[in-house]
Amino acid sequence: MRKTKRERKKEIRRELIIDSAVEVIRRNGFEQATMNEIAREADLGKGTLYLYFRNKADIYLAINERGSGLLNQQLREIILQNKSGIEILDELGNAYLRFIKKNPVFFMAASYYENLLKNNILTESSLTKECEKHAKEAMTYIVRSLQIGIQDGSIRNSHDPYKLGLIIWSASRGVVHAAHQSEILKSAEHSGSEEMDYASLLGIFIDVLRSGIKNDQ
Amino acid sequence: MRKTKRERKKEIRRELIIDSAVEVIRRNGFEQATMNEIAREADLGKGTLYLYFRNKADIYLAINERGSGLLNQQLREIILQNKSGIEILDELGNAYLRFIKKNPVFFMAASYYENLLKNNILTESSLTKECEKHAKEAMTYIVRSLQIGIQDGSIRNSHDPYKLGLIIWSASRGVVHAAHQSEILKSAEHSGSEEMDYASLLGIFIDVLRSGIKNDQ
DNA sequence: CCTCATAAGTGACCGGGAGTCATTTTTCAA
DNA sequence: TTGAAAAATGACTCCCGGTCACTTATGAGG
Repeated sequence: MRKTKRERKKEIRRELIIDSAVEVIRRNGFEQATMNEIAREADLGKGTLYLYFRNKADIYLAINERGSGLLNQQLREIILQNKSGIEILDELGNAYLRFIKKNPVFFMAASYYENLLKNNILTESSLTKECEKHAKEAMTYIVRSLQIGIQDGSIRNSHDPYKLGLIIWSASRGVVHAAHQSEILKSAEHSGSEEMDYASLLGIFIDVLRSGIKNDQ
Repeated sequence: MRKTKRERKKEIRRELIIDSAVEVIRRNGFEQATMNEIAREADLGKGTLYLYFRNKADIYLAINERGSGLLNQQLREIILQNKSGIEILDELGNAYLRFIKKNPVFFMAASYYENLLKNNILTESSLTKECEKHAKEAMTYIVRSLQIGIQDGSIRNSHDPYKLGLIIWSASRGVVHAAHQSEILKSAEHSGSEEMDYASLLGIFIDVLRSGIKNDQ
């Protein structure tokens, strides 16, 4: 009994640190966040952070883990709806977009994770495994929607759903990145000349994708 | 006369520093590169680097500028060929892929630049302007190929070419990112079960894109 | 209610990297 | 040849991530 109480307290402290890190990043930006300030925000000594996380990277990974968990929750609901494959795919895309827009810090943490992955500088741990699991889960939902679409005839059966899923996932990420950027640029120079917002851009992309994979006869 | 000589020497030194930085990154990885080691590689004192660049970020930006310049050179040649719009688009994609594969350091520097852009932490300078110019130039080639395609009837005229260009550009980047990653993972665990290489993935993407935008009647 | 072993917490300290600047070395026009 | 300006330098500062010897809190057993 005592033991579980201890562990619950530990878990709460851990979450507190993650909360504080998110807050500091939100306030100062991702690159400007320091361990000292995260500790101060959490009302803890710097050394204490290292009782809960191996290093700074692990805190960021933990943020990503939390974020991707929340995102997957959203996606999970969509996949259960009784709709055609292509409609589900559409909604998945929009849910992703909404999530990113609402949680920029999670977006940054995800980019950070992807970057570590790309540069192959991630020490295996339960955290990295969890992050990988979540990423794969998200992929699963896309692949599932494609399979449903092939089944119900709304998506043409000309490519391996797994590969196609990976492509759609990564391409969407690219577009959302760009949309995010151009959103920033636009707000910076407030040139209302051309509407180049998130929704517009991703909307066109989904449109192209639709005609690219839909079954038309 | 004297003056131009000085300036030429300066220009050569500058290029030397960029060369050295590329070499150090290639050897040690992007994150592990230090100003000290770049200086040593260039046979210069550390302080000297700061006569040619304001800071480390500017060196990375200069690498990106060089890289995007080289890439644009490739793209420029393609756009001049007398082919259908959709064929040109296809070749642009493949040229990009080849370039990335051949010049991973330029790819890293480009990612770095994009990241700074995304996080809005770039101090305006001639360098950032040059980077932006190059990025826009690449975009131009894609847009041009789309316009040619709409003209010659190989691409359907249902979207604004500029928006569509931005989407294709960013989506391609996303796919290449992912392909790059999965390439790394594959080589790490050499599981030859599924071919998930660059060419395969981007090939499917281009295929989907083709059917998504091609004019079929 | 005390005792003390162990867990939790801490911040001074360390190594190392980015960026600075007082000083030295090089260049070249007069 | 010379000396003023330009170029080069590396010891130094500052700051950050991470460590560790020490302090404080906890709670089971007497």
